[in-house]
Amino acid sequence: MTGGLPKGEVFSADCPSRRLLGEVTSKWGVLVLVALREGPLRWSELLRRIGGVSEKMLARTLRSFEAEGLVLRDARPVVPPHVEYSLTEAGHEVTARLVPLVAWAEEHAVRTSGAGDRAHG
Amino acid sequence: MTGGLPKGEVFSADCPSRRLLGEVTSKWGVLVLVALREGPLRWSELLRRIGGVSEKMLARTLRSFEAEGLVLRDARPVVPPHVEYSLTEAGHEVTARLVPLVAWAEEHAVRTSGAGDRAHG
DNA sequence: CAGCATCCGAGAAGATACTG
DNA sequence: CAGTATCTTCTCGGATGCTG
Repeated sequence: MTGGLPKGEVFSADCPSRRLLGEVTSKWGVLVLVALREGPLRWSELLRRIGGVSEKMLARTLRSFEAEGLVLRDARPVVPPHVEYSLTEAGHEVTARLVPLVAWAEEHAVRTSGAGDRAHG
Repeated sequence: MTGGLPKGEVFSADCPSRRLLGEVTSKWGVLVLVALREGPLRWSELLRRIGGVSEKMLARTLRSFEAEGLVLRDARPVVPPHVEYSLTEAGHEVTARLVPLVAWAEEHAVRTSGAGDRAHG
């Protein structure tokens, strides 16, 4: 029994879901998806918003998401280039599942970063 | 506005939530947590269940989760060693948020793996 | 402004052998 | 059974420079 998972095939080393899961849970992947969930953003906006990301990693992340069908790239041929990235429907689906996780991490980071976690209450 | 996140501090490069998030979304981290959510498992059971994991990575993952307070290690001093790992309450919290994500990945892996959604190279 | 190519170091990750 | 120790390989990811 896998108890909630469709089949529990992620536990197989060669299951394709492993790769997909790895991409959306990658260091910059989650942040890109979460950043885009409120609406389309431009390249430079993403770069500023996601603290610490390099151009290389942002580009790599966006391109793989684009190939995966999670992110849509809208490049307009104006003379200062204008490119916007947005979530596809699939992108919104996965991001919706990502947000509670990120929220949890933000809430619990304070506990684990300090020393004592005294449970009272 | 962060739209749903507590503060959206994950976007700051030095936010402690980054590290925590990185651990629970790590390649083997998600699988360990999800595997444990149905109940305690022994070392060897985890090793078999999680296809492709090495002893080293399983040990490392388990130990960091233990330090993080997500996993509980119960070692009984019997002569063939018997050690069980289980989720703490915090572990169950985060795993509950992880499962929908894994389920999504399993469902979508089939589409993205072989499907002909690739225009033409 | 929006990207890509290249080089390079650090750490992740794997295989295997060994131990209590 | 449940790990640890060690060695090697490989990927991630940062810095930089170039292009349209």
